[in-house]
Amino acid sequence: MYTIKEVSEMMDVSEHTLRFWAKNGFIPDIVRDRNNIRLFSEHTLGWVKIVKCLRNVGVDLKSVKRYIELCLEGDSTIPERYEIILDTKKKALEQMKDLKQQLDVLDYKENYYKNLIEKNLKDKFNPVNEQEFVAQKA
Amino acid sequence: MYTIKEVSEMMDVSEHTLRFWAKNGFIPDIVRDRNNIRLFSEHTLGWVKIVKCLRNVGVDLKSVKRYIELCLEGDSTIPERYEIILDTKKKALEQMKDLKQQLDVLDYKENYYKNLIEKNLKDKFNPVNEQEFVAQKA
DNA sequence: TATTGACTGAGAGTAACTCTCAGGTAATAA
DNA sequence: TTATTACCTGAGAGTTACTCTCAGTCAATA
Repeated sequence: MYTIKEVSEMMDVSEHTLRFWAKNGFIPDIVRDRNNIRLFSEHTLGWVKIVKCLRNVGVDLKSVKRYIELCLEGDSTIPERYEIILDTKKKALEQMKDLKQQLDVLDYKENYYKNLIEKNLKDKFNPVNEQEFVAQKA
Repeated sequence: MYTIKEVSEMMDVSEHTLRFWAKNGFIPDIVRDRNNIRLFSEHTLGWVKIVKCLRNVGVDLKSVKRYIELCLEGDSTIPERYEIILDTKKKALEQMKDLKQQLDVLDYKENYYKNLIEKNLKDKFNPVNEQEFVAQKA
């Protein structure tokens, strides 16, 4: 059994967020000790993991709640849960594509600046080249 | 020259967001026509592109502003801008890694549910197997 | 002339945290 | 035994970056 602090460190989710999720029903089955302190079991960590996963790929809390509730409802909801996972995976793959595009933009900028910096250095060591070092704004 | 609507469609950024960015200095050099309507040039689109890129990889607006202001300040800020781009790229690569991990979680769930569903179908067609179809909650 | 459609700024609303506060308990230190 | 430290609690205010609503302007089409 883990304290909220341990879970926070293990899962890289802030204690505030864990309490927020717990309070709002995103992490079922949390037991408390005699001092009313939350104790997270391995099973509970499974809930944290899936909530974190869904949130990280941009699923909103309302939809996360829906998924959690389906899980609690029992086996009859397995096909619907399966569909949700497939949908979420699709969205995650789109995000991956988007992220790759943004990385291309960043790569372009990196090279653009790198060339300017190298050119500037060369001009300093080779003053025979009288071209001015003029770069565009961005 | 493009209207805000055209830019919104081309760049996949809402008109509201474009106005918000423009109003707060994230998109310099927007000119207006005699009716005070914003006109985006190709050059202006470059600003939109980099702001979108930085935001998409999670750079907060304050830091985006810093970058834009460095661009406007002139060539002397090129080394600092280069560093910002490198930092941002690093963050983007971390996000990529994270996204891949979440995709692993989703793949695991997908398989878990798929097996349960297939097993259930098989049991229906092959009632000699009397094992109950019992799945875990999540 | 009227109505359609895009545009404007100001400002309220939203999601999902994120942080602050005031206070409780339990264990260790003096 | 007191006090300090460290962690816990719920309630609720604050934050970011949009996102949406509103009331109103303007130009072109019916």
